[in-house]
Amino acid sequence: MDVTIYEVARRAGVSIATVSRTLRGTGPVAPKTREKVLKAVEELRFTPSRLGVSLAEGRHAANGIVFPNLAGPYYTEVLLGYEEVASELGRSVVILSTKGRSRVHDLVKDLAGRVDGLMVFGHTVPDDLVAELVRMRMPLVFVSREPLAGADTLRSENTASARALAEHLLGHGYRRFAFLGAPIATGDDVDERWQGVRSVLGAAIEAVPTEHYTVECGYQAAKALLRAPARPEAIVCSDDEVALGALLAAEELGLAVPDELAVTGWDDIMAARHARPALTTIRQPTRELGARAARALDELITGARDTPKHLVLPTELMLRASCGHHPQEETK
Amino acid sequence: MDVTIYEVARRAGVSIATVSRTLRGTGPVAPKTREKVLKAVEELRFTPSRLGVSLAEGRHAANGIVFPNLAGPYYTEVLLGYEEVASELGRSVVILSTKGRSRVHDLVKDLAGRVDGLMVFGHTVPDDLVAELVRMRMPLVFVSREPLAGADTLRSENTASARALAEHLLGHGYRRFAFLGAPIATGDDVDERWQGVRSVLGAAIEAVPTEHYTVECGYQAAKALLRAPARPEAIVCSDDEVALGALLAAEELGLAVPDELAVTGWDDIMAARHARPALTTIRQPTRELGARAARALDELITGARDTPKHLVLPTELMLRASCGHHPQEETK
DNA sequence: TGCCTTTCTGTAAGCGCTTACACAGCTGAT
DNA sequence: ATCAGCTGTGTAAGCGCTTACAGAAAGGCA
Repeated sequence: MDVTIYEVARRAGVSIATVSRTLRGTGPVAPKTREKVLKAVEELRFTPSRLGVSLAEGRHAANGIVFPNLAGPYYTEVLLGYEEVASELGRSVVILSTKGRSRVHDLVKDLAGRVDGLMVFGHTVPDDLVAELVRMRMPLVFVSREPLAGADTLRSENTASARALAEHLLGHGYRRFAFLGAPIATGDDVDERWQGVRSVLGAAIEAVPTEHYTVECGYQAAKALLRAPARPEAIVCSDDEVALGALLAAEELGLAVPDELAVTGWDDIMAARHARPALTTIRQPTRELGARAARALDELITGARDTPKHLVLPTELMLRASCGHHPQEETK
Repeated sequence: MDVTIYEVARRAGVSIATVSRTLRGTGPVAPKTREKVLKAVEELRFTPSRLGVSLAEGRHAANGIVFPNLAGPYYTEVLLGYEEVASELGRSVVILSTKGRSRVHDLVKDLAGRVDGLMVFGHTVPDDLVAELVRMRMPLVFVSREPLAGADTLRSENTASARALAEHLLGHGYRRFAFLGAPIATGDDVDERWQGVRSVLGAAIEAVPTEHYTVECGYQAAKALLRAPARPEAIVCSDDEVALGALLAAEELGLAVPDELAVTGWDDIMAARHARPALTTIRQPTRELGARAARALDELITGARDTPKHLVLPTELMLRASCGHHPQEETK
């Protein structure tokens, strides 16, 4: 990044305006002039400085994304869809993980200064900052969070699928349930799942919180739970990682799944399919969440739309072995 | 991003230079002046434009990362370590996935224009572009690739661990092997693994290529392989995803692992631990690869170092159930 | 009191581009 | 022959900061 538009202009014997016009295809340029310019560009290996372009255009051509943590497969998948579409739309993606960070406020503000729009997971950004971003009219899309004013929200359907799952488990004959990985923030995905499940099972299901939604936390909590006198017959987990932890705990305690205990997850991450018994879970359209977020953001940035949109995507119940025996085992 | 340093200066009754000095802490500012400025900053909610700062400073305070695909857990983990350290060092991270992209050349060049340094996985970037980046003195760190001039390289140890793995399998008594997911590019990680394994097993191991390193490809290739008349006793896979595919194939064909067939992977991704039988594999220090890459890049960017460094990190053999029975089963 | 330092602040020159505006030279219609 | 209307090009004003340099004010010391 050394050669500037001035050197190209000098070499081609034209003004910098002409060079710019030639390269961007704006305004008329005589064929001969164009050639001279392109030749000079070629010879000098000129690439316009992104900084100069952005400053002059007043836009970054970049999107930001804020997630709590990339460790789980869920966020990765969403990011994947997001990056793909953003890139198609000519935008770079700048990432920010808030996990274990102090100064989240500053980090997010810095990020906001580098991009034209921001996608944010759930409640990773403090509310006052969200308000500030909304106030400064930063285009915003939230994924996995309840609707709020001044920004798009995007989530996958939770309540209905939770109910379907609960009913399926009732069909297996279970009567004593636990919900492992109880909701931490109201309004987020897990909260909705819990509400949905409870609306069907009522007092038959008990909420068991875990500190994080991780394998380790699921394992510890499940071990404690399964050792208790009246252990549940089925454990509905807030996500697959917690469920995988529960499977490990059951295995360690010598409990056969699904014969002595049913376990279900949520998200359908890769390991869910490969665990044995394979994990019954609810598949979220993760990649599509990311892709849609990128498109929504684009609409907001370009001004194609200026009223917030709130979208809910459908999910799919993946019946596998961990919740009980089915007429014909499906190993998807 | 509306209010500029000029408005702050006017409101505080000082010049923009003083505002800048106050905010950056460069140069002396009288206590009273400082207060006036800070007050104005507060009232106007001023945040310096990243673009302006970068242009004036001549640096982006951002790092790029180029990966083929974020789908697998391996890249995610590396990215995680990278982002964490980059962020600590005050740099944002701009990502670029090359999977399924035409115009990789342009995308990478655009990325290069947005950052102060670049981390690149393996052979994701065409050689001529690499040469060009080296020529323009862009700080560069390659991960999982053989050393090359003008850039840092960072990889985890492959050959020795491959040999250790091969010897362990010989110890189990296996004599007929296949290497599933044969190397595509010479010089990358998988190539080294193959070389290492073969150096021990010689003609007893056969290379079986797959189109990609994915579960699906591993599954298909393994199915074909295991149906053949003289099927191998042990399948060494180029990575865990291929190995998981092989496990599925074995399951489908009714072959018991490890009694009738041993399978091993590489990387120790999350699903490896949760598969049943759990997958014997070689753990790479993925997160550390990312973290070190970020630090190395920082040295190159700041000029703390200007000679390339080539580092190899040690790996760990994770013995689990899929390669055969061990005295005391370890479920790590 | 006079002069030299220090301390503080302002001016202005970039950083590398885009683009509104002005202008020159042509073409073709009147 | 005249002039409106193009086309093609250059000039210069930003875009929002940082910082070298210069100048003013104030304090210290002989």
